[in-house]
Amino acid sequence: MRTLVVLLGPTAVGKTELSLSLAEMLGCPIINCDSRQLFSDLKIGTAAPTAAQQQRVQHFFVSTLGLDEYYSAAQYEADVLHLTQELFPTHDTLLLSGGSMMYIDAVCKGIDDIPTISDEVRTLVKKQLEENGLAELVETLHKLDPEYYTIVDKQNTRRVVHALEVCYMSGRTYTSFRTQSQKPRPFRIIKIGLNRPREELFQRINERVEQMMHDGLLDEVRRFSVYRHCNALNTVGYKELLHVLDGEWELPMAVERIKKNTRVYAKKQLTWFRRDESITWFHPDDVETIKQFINTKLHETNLAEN
RNA sequence: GGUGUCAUAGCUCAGUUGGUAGAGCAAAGGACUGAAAAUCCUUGUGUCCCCGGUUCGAUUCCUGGUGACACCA
Repeated sequence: MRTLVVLLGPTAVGKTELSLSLAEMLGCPIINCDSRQLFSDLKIGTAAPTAAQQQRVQHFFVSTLGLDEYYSAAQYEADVLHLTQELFPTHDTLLLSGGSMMYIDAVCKGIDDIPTISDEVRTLVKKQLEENGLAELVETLHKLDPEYYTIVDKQNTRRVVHALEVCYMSGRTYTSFRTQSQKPRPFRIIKIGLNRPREELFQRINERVEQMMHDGLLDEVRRFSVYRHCNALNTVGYKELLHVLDGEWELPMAVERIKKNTRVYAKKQLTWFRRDESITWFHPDDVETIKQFINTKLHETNLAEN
């Protein structure tokens, strides 16, 4: 039976390293599931797999996007499903590895089909926001989609704006697109969660940030600072150092902020993963246990099939 | 050894004219459907250094002790 093994966990927990040895065991390539490693120019700050690592195991969706390219979880879902169709005939098992929560869910559960927003509508709502403020947008949403109005986080500009965009774009309510149903997949999914004691994880994060600075992260940011307004650079490690380049922050303070924001991000990931009961958790050092677990699962599946 | 200042949250400190206390940082919890490393929400009980005294009541005032720092010998 075709199986997708999903390796997930908070940032800096040790996914990349383990994914290599799991891929070698399974004899399959790695499908990257890190929304920022997709951008080709963010090598240091996103801890992307190195050339050597990519030579060891073939990777998909690493360094495939330009900094100014538009991308989304829905697009990722489509791209990955397409890729699995191509790969499954020659691989019974595939490995998806990364920590982007929504991307993982997009692949495993699917995302509702919501219309893509045109530049015109985007600009229109943006203008309304600037001129009338968030409260006004919330009121408009109250009229256009009363159902979503009752549950939306009214202080979260992004949510309000997007719901309105969908209403304008489609002439329908945003709610009407939210089926919230799980899409069936033509393969089985095994989720492996990686975690460490908090202290251990935070120490690894702090050390990794120091290493990134040593490897020239500031230079990387400087090189691509012309793309500062792109979503790609609204990323931990980049947004803080842009303040340094602008002379607003001292470097040591920015480095501390990067560490802190990375810790916060790791916590956010764990909060998201915590409610997913289909994840089986391991310490990244328990490589043999993890391999055994996967093999047992694969074996069980095959038995059930016969 | 003497004199002075200080001792309050994990850290830096504020404060209580005597009615058991609050900021920043750090930290913790949560939300999440086409920008998601994004965006947004919530959370502060701590022997107020220790023993005793004054007081209805002491973290606050007083005696003594301990520790830190500064200055003088």
